[in-house]
Amino acid sequence: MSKRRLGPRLSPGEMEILEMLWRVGPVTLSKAQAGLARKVGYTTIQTRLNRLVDKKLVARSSERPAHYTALVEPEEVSAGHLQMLVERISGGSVVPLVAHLVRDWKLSPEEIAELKQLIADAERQSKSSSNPRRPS
Amino acid sequence: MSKRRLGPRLSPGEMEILEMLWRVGPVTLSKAQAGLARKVGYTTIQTRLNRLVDKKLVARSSERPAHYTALVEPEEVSAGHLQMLVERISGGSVVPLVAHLVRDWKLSPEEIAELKQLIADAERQSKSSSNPRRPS
DNA sequence: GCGATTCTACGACATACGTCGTAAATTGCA
DNA sequence: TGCAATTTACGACGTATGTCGTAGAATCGC
Repeated sequence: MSKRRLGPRLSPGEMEILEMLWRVGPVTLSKAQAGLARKVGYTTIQTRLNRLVDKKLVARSSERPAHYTALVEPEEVSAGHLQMLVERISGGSVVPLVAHLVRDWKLSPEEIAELKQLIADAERQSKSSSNPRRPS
Repeated sequence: MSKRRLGPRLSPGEMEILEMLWRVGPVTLSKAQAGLARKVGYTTIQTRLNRLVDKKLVARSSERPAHYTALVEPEEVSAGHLQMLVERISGGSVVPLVAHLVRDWKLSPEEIAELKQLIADAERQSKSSSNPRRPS
């Protein structure tokens, strides 16, 4: 259970901040400013972070130099994006999406071996367990 | 070659419109309004579509009932999203992402067969061709 | 204890966006 | 041709967002 439902999709600006928080972890304003790829004013990051706090997407600690922490997990957001991608690219099936991935990225022999293992596991799964698992 | 680079990432609102256009193809305002899942006023969709035209994300034909067409392809946008997902979930490798896909979605035996084929092809590719291919 | 440095709270602005209402321009008929 | 339905052009409004500047509160180092 758990995992709050994301109501509205996140905007590019919100993603920019959240990705930074996921990457560098809980941070103070100055660390946050430094963590952002782009340069923005100190109070800019302050305002944006506080607005995310208002939206409950980020938490702010009460310690003295306050620390900001993402309240949404990257997995949670990624799952939603993946869902959309599967529908858009694949029309519901994961195959076309995987096809894109293996065609557009170069894979090392190790990765190929891992992928084979993954598929094999999935196959075993689908045979034994009669219990499906999937979103949407 | 080709494929225009998307400067700023698309907002949820822009995605909503573009996804509709990708789904139903070139449309007039009334079709566009009908095509949207949500109900919004006729002039609302008009304004939003025209703003997308200003941004060169959508084209408007000059015929009488004007037709609006997406100027960005779903593949183009999806590729960008996939890129981000790979970095976020997988830290650069496609394997964790594929792992998510095969674990969270139920696969039919046919799909499993297709995936195996895909991997096999990728393997052959990597062996023969010394010419890698990949974004980023 | 006190000046310098760091944090914070706010408020201000411009631009972006979502939503429409009005009203004029076109078009499709009867 | 004349009227009704359809399309368009605009402009208006409220909220959201990105960017800061100021100034006061806290904290630190001496």
